Amino acid sequence: MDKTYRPRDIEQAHYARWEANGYFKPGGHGEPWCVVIPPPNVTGTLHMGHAFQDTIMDALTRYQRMCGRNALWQPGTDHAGIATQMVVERQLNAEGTTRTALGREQFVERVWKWKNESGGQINQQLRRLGASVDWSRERFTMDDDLSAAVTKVFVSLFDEGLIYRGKRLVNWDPQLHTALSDLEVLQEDEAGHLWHFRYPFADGEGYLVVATTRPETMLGDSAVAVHPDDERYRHLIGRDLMLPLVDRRIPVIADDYVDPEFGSGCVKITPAHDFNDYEVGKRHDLPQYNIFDDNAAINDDAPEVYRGLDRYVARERIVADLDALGLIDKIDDYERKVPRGDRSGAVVEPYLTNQWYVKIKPLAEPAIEAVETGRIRFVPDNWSRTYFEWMNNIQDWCISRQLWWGHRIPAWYDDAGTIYVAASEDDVRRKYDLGKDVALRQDDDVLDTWFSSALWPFSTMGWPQQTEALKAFYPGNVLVTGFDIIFFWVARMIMMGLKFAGDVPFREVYIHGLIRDQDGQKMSKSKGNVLDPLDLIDGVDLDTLLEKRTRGLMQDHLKPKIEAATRRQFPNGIEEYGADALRFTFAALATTGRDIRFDLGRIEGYRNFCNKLWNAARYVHMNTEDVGSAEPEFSSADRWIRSRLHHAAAAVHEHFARYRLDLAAQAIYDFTWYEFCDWYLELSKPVLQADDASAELKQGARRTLADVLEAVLRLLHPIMPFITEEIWLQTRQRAGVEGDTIMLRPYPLAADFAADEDAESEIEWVQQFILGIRQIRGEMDISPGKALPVLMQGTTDTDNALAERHAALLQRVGRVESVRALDAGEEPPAAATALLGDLRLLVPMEGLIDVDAERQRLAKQRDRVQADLERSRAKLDNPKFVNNAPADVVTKEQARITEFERQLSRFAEQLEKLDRL
RNA sequence: GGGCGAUUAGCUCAGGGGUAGAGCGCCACGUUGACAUCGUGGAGGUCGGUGGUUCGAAACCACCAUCGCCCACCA
Repeated sequence: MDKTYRPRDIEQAHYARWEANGYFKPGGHGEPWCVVIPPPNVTGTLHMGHAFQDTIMDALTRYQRMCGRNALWQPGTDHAGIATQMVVERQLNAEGTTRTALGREQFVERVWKWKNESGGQINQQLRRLGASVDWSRERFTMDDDLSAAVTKVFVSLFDEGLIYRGKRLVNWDPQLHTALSDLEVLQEDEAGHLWHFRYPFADGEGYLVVATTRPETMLGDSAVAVHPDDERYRHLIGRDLMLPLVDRRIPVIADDYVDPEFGSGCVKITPAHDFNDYEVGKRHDLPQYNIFDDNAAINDDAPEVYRGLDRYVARERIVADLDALGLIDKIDDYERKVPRGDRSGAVVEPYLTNQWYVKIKPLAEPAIEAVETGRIRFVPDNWSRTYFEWMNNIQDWCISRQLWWGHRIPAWYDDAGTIYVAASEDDVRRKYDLGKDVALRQDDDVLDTWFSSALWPFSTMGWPQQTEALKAFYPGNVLVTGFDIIFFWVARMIMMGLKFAGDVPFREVYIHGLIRDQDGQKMSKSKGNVLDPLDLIDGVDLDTLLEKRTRGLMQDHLKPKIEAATRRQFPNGIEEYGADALRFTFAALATTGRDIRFDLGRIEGYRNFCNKLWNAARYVHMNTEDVGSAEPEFSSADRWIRSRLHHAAAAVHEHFARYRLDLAAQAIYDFTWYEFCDWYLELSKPVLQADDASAELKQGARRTLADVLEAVLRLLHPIMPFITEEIWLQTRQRAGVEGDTIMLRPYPLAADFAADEDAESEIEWVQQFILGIRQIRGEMDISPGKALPVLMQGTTDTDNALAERHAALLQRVGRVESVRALDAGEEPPAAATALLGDLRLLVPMEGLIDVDAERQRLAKQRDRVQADLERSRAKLDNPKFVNNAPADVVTKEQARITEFERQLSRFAEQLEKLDRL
């Protein structure tokens, strides 16, 4: 092995071999285990959120696979209707043509071409991350069989009356010219105005003042509403107003919806352009005046002067015209929610159109019950409340989109507009018994992308065919996703799964946090704080990073700021950390239910951990080259590290079971660094490097080194697949294990390594001894190379036995020259002191040690113990404590007092001795 | 308006009714044949505030403060 760990030398080759050998496929044995990837947009590239999520899924999958499960991680991509159509349309525009010029058929062909040539970049990036998805099962939401599943679900919901078509107000994106579901609309606070207009009464006497944030919609007003109990206006209910500029008579109506406290207490009602007004209009049977066209410009039903004007141009004109008529009461500044499309960013318009809807309540009810009864469990549990909150107030789902890229709705119309729904035109004719003479036209709309995503857990398994995969891997065990997607996807999968696949789609939903930057900011292009996971793996120089962060910025003026911030944070670009360090960082940060600040300090620390492991392996290899034929004899240290590994493995299994990858990572890290490297490797040296150690003991140490290293690699593999594979391949013979890859080796069980209380307490004694001496050395500024003589005062038989048995360890690891117990009656010399229970370790001074410094050091330690003692005494002096606390707590407290008192008297003796010098 | 969460060392975060933890950073020392991407030692916190429950609260409860997120139709 090279002296230094270099991730780029090892990662890609191992992945290629794993993939070529089919190691990612379910092994076919053991209980099935399955997780489906949340299919990334086919247009997408890997961002930090993906990398985080995929690391979690990969760690879980590798863990389950090594635990002997028939494990499947199902990959694939989403056709992402709007996003993909936008990408290709942009290309067409750059070529000087348009989607409409091309026509539907050619455009769709063009998108397929783009998909086949440029789509799915993210799959290559997933490989760099080490994702052990079964590529042979890769699916795309518009594959033939998945599309067939979509059609089948649509037809069957329609036949059951759960899908209907209706003319209603929808969220209309006037830029993309499509309807959007409620979830795809983001409400943002934006500064605006509240205009107060005077609407004169039709009989010419007086006026009412109405307040609005959208003056242009007044062209579509069909009433003014007041609260029925509002004394100011009660007597005016039923009278008519004359709508200015339009000259339409509109009534004053009474409705509870009006808040008398707000504005003037009079609300203009525009049923065709506001969701509330739409409801009010229905209640009062008001006419709906649509004043917009598809672009949200004024249409031809409005007064001529405004026709063709964009909504905002019209707004200005209308305000000016009302002003000229003296009909403006006042204009206040006002902050209002502005609805914007999540893809286009355009202000969404409530707009009357024909759309397809899913009647959702009948589907929601069983889905709510599935979580209530625990058939599906959220991890952490509090997300179930968010889920219930939404599901209990769920609205019918608008599933039609006026796009060309997607699953075309399987509905046909005859010339009379009758709707026929079946899988194909032929099916329609058969099903509805229509002759060849009946002309049929297919609906132009496609389905919301999330409609097909909702079927993902079973459509990828071959549904509606009852495939082996469906039987084995549905329901999946867990879904791993972010909270932002609970409504979009999780809820809908649960509804569709229960309806069509006969069971919940997964048993548990692991919700992870959002990756933010080091300051807690969301990562976004416009903020210029985006980190590319690939840059963390491979490293990137400053110029490239600057270029990436400023290329294609929507707002050019942000560029200098982003550049400056980037230069400040990454003066030398980003170092190469490797996929394993990145993955370990994600795992270590994967605390549930909390956003995560991505801190470069962490990834650097974990890259160093890789290096530590690498070098520990080098040491092990160096010492296990010639494996002799001797029977191994295991020393206390050997048995100690095995026992520690027993506990570590048990802890890791517990943490995985609770999805606490952070704790699992921490447990392995601690064991590897602080027990295996810091202690065991050091404790093995005196044996392996001593001429007088027996061949059997040496063999015991060699075997232990190899066994423990090999097990650590397996423990670590789900989180760090590459480095563990690399080292493991070079370790396997030394550890006497078979296999072509660590991936398919069993995960270590606690039972594989014996717990050994005796060895643990023995080695703990050795550790305390050495730590005591190190502390003296460190604080007394004694050179680390100087071997110290140590005298023991107040030894028990055990102490004497341990000191003798482990003399070599104490000498070598503790840099101790000699260890000797004081004889009975022997006067201890002036010395620096460390306490080891009852035992005192004395390091004679003889010019080594500064008396005053030692006095101060001991006094400090004494004061600490004194403080502890006083706290304990106060407790025990309190009869309530003694009477009420559990007996073992009281006993423990008493024991502590005894111990503190003993230590204090030791300190006192030593200090007194120093004083006499 | 409804819901959820956070507040612990300089920074990023674990923990959890009985002794306050890690990484990074900081200080000192160090080329001991795995590792300076390292080793050894050290400094550093009245666990946001106030009340309550309890023998005992940083932890449980209530309220408050600050910050954040999600949902919702006040024109």
